[in-house]
Amino acid sequence: MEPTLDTVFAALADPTRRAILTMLLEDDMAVTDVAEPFEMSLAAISKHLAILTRAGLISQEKRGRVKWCKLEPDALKAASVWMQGFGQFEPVNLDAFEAFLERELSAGQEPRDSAE
Amino acid sequence: MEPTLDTVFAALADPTRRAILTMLLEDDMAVTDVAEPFEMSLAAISKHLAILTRAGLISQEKRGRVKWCKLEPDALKAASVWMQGFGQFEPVNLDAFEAFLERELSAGQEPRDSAE
DNA sequence: GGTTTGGTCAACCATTCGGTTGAATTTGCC
DNA sequence: GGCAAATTCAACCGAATGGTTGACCAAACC
Repeated sequence: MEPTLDTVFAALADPTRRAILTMLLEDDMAVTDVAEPFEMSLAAISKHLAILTRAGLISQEKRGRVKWCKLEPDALKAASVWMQGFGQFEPVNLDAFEAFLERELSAGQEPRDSAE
Repeated sequence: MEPTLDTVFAALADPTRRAILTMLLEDDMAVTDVAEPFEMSLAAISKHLAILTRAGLISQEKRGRVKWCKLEPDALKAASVWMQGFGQFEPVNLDAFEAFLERELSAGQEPRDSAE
């Protein structure tokens, strides 16, 4: 499964997963440390991390026997742009911003899928 | 159930529901007309509309025997703000975007002192 | 009044989700 | 080598999802 609007929004729909993302905002963390503040099993957290990984919202890298989790905020871009299409509440000019994003993406890394 | 990040993101996680929201971007629509382009039963669409309503993303008003659906983009605000808390993490992209904005602004109006 | 139209309700079904537990696997430590 | 730590795997469970169909209800039409 790849990062799409479906997988990203679904990943964000769970409070545990949003809390994990917020924790990773501060720094990269090992799986065990991610699990520590939650009152659920390590296996459950491991599953949540897998879902976040499939959505592209985090990446996991194993060093030694420890697997480090890193926030990947770029995965929020497509979803954020999609949402901004609905609101006048955004101060930023959407058309200009989208044009900017397109230029930036086509010049940059791998093409991100538009998921629809 | 009230509009929360949980209900909003969960509602957005389904492609049918996102398509419905996009349709409502153009104009208010009756339930039957919303259902028309989809290859699923009216009852299924009715359920999707209930989920969107509980998330606060649309409102429904019955006039005569027709129930009208109206987009409520304000419901996206909290979710959008939450997401943008993560987007600010890209120093490179942010710099590029600010440069872009400055160019955009200086083309349209008097350049302001120090964008801060 | 009878029938169509617009929409929901209720029951059902298969699949997915979020969680558990216990066993397995890999890596680091003595 | 042997044990402990870090993580995942596999099987299971109950609840929620997304869909169906058929009955139902309310408003409109002839």
